Amino acid sequence: GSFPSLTTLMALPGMRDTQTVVKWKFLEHKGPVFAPPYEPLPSNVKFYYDGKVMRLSPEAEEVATFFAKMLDHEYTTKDIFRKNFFKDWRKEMTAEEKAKITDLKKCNFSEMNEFFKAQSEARKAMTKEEKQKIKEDNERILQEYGFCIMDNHRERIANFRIEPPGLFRGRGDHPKMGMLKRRIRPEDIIINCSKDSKHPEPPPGTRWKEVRHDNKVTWLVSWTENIQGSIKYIMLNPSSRIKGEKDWQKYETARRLKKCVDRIRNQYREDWKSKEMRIRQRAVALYFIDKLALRAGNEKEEGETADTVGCCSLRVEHIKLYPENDGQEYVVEFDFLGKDSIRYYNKVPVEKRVFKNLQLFMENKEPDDDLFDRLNTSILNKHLQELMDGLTAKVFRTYNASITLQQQLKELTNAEENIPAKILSYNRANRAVAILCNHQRAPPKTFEKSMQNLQTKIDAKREQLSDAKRELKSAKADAKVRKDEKSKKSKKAVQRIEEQLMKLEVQATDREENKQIALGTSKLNYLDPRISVAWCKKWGIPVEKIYNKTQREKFAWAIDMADEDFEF
DNA sequence: GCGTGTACTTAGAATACAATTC
DNA sequence: GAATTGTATTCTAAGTACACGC
Repeated sequence: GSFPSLTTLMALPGMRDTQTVVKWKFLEHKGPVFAPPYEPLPSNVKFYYDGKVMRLSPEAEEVATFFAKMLDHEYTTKDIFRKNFFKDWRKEMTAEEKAKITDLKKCNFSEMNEFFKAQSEARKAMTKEEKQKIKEDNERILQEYGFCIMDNHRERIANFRIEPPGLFRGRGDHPKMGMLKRRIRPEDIIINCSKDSKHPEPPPGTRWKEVRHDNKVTWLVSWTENIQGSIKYIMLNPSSRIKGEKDWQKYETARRLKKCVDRIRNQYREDWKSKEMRIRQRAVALYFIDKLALRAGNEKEEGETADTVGCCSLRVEHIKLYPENDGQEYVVEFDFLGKDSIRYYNKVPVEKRVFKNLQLFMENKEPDDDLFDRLNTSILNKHLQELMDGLTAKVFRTYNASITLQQQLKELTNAEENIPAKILSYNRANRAVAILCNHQRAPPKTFEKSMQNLQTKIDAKREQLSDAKRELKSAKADAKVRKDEKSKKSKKAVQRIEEQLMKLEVQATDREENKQIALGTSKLNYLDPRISVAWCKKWGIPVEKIYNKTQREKFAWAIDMADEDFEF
């Protein structure tokens, strides 16, 4: 195919991308789809305060329903969530409501909660025709609002629906959890499109906040969210040219790092000896980023978000030093909350020089002092930029993830094995990367049960196999001299069942090993898809076994591009 | 350098949908 | 054909990175 080429629009490696490069020449779209307006509850669904029925104003009622819908969620038991919710809810109340409703504990939302549960049951119980109608409506909205024209191509938009109002669900110990996320109106919306396009119309009787024509950015719509005051964007789907080229560029940068990573490693090892503290800190931090695939660790505003860290923002309290541990020398124990408040726990032996440096960095410091007090991401990235054009801290994550997949695939793939076994090897290679990048998930609620079900199936299959073998034996005995049809057939059956059993066993292993590991994130964001495509071609595995439809669309450029001897 | 604002990528959970089982 | 289970998709929060003004 023709996808993609380095167009004149594309940034060259290392070229500053923001505010520098023209991203498109023509952009036309229909604007966002707004959240449906609030529908007041039927009058038989009651809210009780202090045991007595109370009728709420529509504004207060809407916010109450947000809480009522979440009653079964752990969030609603958390003090901070309740406190933030109640404070914001009161802002929406009338003076009378405010005077009366002074204690969240006295609020009874259970009828509301029941109502929404019943509603979702009713939705499930709809007839085929009703479901079909909804599907068609959605399809029409998708066709109208879900696509834009960018430079002669009709491209899929990722999130063309505006986020509906609700209660903010921060991850981890978020100080703002439970706050009211307000409804977004046309007056909040900035539209970005080209001057010579047909501009999207705001809903009747409303206006946009602004219509601008900035072709140095890729977004179509933006608004400012009220919880953190940050900007939200509507952008294109990962299958679009603009995202695909950027993705490709990302992996090309990582491949350039491959060429000079030895030099960089030698450099930072030298820097461990520097007489300048800032250089030693920089060198030890970079070592962690490289060896452990830690994130850069930007500073964050205290009290605005959950307390999480990355490499540069590590504090003394996040590591422990063991001169000797379980027979290993110079062990560092990491224990901190990273992005999304996912815990990072790891015990790693390090070089003596690193260990000594860490001792030095921690000297005379309090637990909540910065480990690298002379370093931040901006200093680190400036240094990296000097080592390689376009190099930043996150490139190491991409590089180490991709190179690990390639190595692991080489190591684990066994030419003799069948396709399911090879796919298990692929998943194991993928898993090695997910572990490196600390991509965890909560074990699925039904995990134990689903393992049990699988085991039951395996047992049944084993039973079936021994039956089939017995059958084969007796068929052979019957056959006397020449092999007859019956024994041939029995043999086939045994083979078929053996294969099925093997497939089930492989599936069980895979699932067990995956209990707390999330493979999707690395597959989607860190692994050069050309490695996987090449592997599929080399071993005759259909690419559909590795990538589902959406993933194949996102990685169309790689599926097009890579042949079986692609090397990352 | 330092604080602030913007644009974009990366992340796990929630939900919708499809496949399978009973 | 209803219920259950597994997978794909959607959602939106939470990161990284860098420009800009001082």
